[in-house]
Amino acid sequence: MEAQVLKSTVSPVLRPAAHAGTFKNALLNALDAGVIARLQLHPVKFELGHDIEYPERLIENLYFIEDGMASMTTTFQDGSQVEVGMFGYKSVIGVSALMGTKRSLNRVYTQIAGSGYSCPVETARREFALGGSFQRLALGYVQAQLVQVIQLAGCNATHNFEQRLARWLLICADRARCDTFKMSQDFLSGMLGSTRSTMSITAAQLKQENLIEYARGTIHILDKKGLEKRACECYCVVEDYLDNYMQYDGGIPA
Amino acid sequence: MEAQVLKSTVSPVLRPAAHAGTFKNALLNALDAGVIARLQLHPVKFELGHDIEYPERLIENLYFIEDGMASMTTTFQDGSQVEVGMFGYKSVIGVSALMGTKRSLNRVYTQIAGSGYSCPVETARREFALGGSFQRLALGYVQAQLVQVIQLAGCNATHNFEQRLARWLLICADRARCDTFKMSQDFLSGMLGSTRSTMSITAAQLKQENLIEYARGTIHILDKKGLEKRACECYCVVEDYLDNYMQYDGGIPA
DNA sequence: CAGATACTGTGGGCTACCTTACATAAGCGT
DNA sequence: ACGCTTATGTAAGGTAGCCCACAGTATCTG
Repeated sequence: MEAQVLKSTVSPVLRPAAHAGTFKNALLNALDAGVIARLQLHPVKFELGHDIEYPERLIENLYFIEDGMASMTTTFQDGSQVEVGMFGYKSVIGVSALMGTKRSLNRVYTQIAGSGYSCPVETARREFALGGSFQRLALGYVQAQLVQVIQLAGCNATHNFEQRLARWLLICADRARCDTFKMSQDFLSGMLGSTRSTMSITAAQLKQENLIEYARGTIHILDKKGLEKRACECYCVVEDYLDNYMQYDGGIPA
Repeated sequence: MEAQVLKSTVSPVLRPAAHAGTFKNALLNALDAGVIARLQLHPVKFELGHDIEYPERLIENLYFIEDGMASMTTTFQDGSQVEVGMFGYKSVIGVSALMGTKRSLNRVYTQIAGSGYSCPVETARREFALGGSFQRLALGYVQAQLVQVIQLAGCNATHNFEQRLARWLLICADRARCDTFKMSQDFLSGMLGSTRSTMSITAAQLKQENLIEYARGTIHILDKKGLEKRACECYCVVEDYLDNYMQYDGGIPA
């Protein structure tokens, strides 16, 4: 499984610098045209199941998601994988490369197909070293990622499966700006560190109350407000931070 | 509960800059005399139970632990607290202030009394902005903290109480370089997101096999190797990274 | 269209863990 | 010495979730 440059499917006529302020990705959108121009963004497509990062593999690009969703997992010795992070249009993938890490530590892969932009890691490092808005933005996002994982660690230690499932569905919907995703119960139960049989029962409960519906690998959220009542507080804590950290922390320059 | 500057109990005759290379704290020890001098380190004592950081409170100092151990917890709406991080002589507390966060998000407090150094956050920010070895070190530590929490999130989702307890004891011993700590079963079970009755039974099992002993609020590790067999892999994963990330990531300049 | 595969439902037995409650004992202050 | 507080042992009863197995059905493939 080697590093693989994604083929662009977006017209190269798109000149990113000319579109500063109009990106779907929240971080790109917060950067001014000068920075955008220097980042050498290249449009990429994220195909379902594609490994964006893989343990031990060199990190060659940062990725800014515009559409779709990617999961980060940790792999245990027995081969089982558990989700430890979710990325969407408010995220940048690969910031650990800016922290000094050359090789990826966790697997990151596409859960919901979509598109975005890549940025060569050396380019990002140079821009980061300038100490300007890109650095501030990247560090702010690292902190946001830390906040999310911290909450997840506590959540996994205390909250039950139904709460965590509801939380997951809501976060997924937010990340991907989409209420329908293709994902089998088997797969999702594994992400949450549980089993298919538990998942089947719990999903049936949520379905019976018209909070979700699903069929053969497709899950559809019907009632977000209702799901929020079933989810643990972790959903709100994480989403609040992600939506507001730019304000909390002194603002990101326009 | 206001921000509180710790009273120094270490003789101020100690001139940190003159001691570069001889700190007990691994990070300070990796910095050269010039940086150390600029950091305006001030010796501090960490008393048992003292809040080093507290949610919403301004972060005024970074802290480098030399002896002792501190825990980071996340607090849920029902008031319960679960541990999400542990700090010791290989740690620096407060790096989130360098990520742009002004106020602490989690509680960090002394679990095992000890001492260390404080560094005014503005001083640290200035040094960080220089982009030299301090920045590299701080970023490397942020990444290390992320690695730890990621592993913890996965661990809490999958591993049972005995494994997690053994892991906790081993990590605590490493952080504090000490095999004996004052800590009630009640308290520790809460840190792990469990209950005292479960803790009592599990601790009794480990005691019966001469892996640990304890009495009225004091736990003593007897057999680290034996405990490692009971612990999940998470212990090794985290400690390996913490011991070696300086090498992995291209080294910290002497 | 037939067969293979993937996805979900369901049930029984089992274990880990929680909740609650009560008992014991060691350290503490006065 | 006495009572009070804190730390631990223990036990009964309940529940969430695991493991395993089998069944049913939708989708895919040739």
